[in-house]
Amino acid sequence: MSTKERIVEEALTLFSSRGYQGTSVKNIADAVGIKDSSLYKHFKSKKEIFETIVEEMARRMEAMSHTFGLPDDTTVEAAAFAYGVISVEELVELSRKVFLFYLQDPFAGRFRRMLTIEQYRDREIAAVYRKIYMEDSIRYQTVLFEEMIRQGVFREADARAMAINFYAPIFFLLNKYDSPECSVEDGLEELERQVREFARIYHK
Amino acid sequence: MSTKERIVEEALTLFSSRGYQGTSVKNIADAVGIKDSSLYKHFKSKKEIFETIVEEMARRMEAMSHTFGLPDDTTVEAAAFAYGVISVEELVELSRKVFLFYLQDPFAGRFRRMLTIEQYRDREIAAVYRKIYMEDSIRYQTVLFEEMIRQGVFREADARAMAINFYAPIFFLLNKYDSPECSVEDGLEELERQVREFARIYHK
DNA sequence: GTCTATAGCACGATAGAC
DNA sequence: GTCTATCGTGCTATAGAC
Repeated sequence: MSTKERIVEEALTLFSSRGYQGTSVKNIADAVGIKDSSLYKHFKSKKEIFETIVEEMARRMEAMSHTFGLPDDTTVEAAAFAYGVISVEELVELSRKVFLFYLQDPFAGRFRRMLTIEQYRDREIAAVYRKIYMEDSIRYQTVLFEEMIRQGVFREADARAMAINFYAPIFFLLNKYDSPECSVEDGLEELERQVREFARIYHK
Repeated sequence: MSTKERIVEEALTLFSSRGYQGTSVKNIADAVGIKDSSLYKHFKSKKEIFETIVEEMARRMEAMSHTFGLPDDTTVEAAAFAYGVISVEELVELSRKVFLFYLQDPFAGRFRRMLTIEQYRDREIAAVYRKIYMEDSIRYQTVLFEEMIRQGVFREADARAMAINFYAPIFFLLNKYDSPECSVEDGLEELERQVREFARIYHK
């Protein structure tokens, strides 16, 4: 890993626990194992490191959506129709994937914490936070459930309300089991219970 | 309002948007309209201001739980039984109260933002955050729904799963409509839709 | 209980040697 | 691309006049 990559890596770790303002350039340099002045050969300012992290996450999100087979903004409808019939088991698996990705993925987990911390000091950051963890998620799940209703897996219902009923517990448990004090296994167990209750409620 | 109270007030505003580390003692003093050195006649350190805010919130939470008729830790079961039969309309009203309190109450709204920002830098803060917005809420709602099932308002179901299905959307919408960019009315409307869908699902 | 002044330190960032 | 040295600033906190 290049020094530049290591700076981004260590900066993300520090930003995600102590915040942007709570992290000094020297903290980052110490973590990397170089002097703070050397860091300025790779980035022209502290802010540029932050911006690089946001860009890096955007790149990884796009890559991940391909791996998951998740649709991006423009093809969301097409992708839902490409699923074929989605079983309850596949829904459980999807919720696990989303939960573990946002909680534990080495980059995504820290990135989510960082945005959670920084959202109130900057409107642009708040917009990115809401887009990723709220609007995009709900929009995607809404299309998914519209398709599952069409397929006859679920009975007729308000797909957007369903999406919130499906995703809100994931979001809630994500925030609850975010602490090192909580075991991820407990979180996964509670998540699965909620998804099965959800499926039971809407099953045709 | 005394100078000491005004310091707490302005500090909370700043901590809740820029974070503890992002707020200097001078920022607080400027907002109050005194010199930073004068502030040390009221508090011996910046940290003491933070701690005073946390104590003040604990006091207000207790007062508010009496106003709402919400039970505290020790009398949670007794209080649920004191409700009498709870209608769906009363449930809608309860969700509105909780939502608006945590979102808009002049103190509670800023306090929640502050804890959201500061939760990852300190385990003790994280524990307070989880207790208030997760554990206590879910525990209280679980007892509430156990009682509503007993009363025959809702059909037999896992009361804890119900509590999460009721509260997670409140928590999600709270975080979504936290931004000045979003209208509170839209949030309340979306909340009511979710609560009515919830009631429809579990209604006997 | 407010002020001025300042101690003592950490901050982000730059200059220049190697 | 790393280092040492340093600039100018802002930080928490204290001392002491009024």
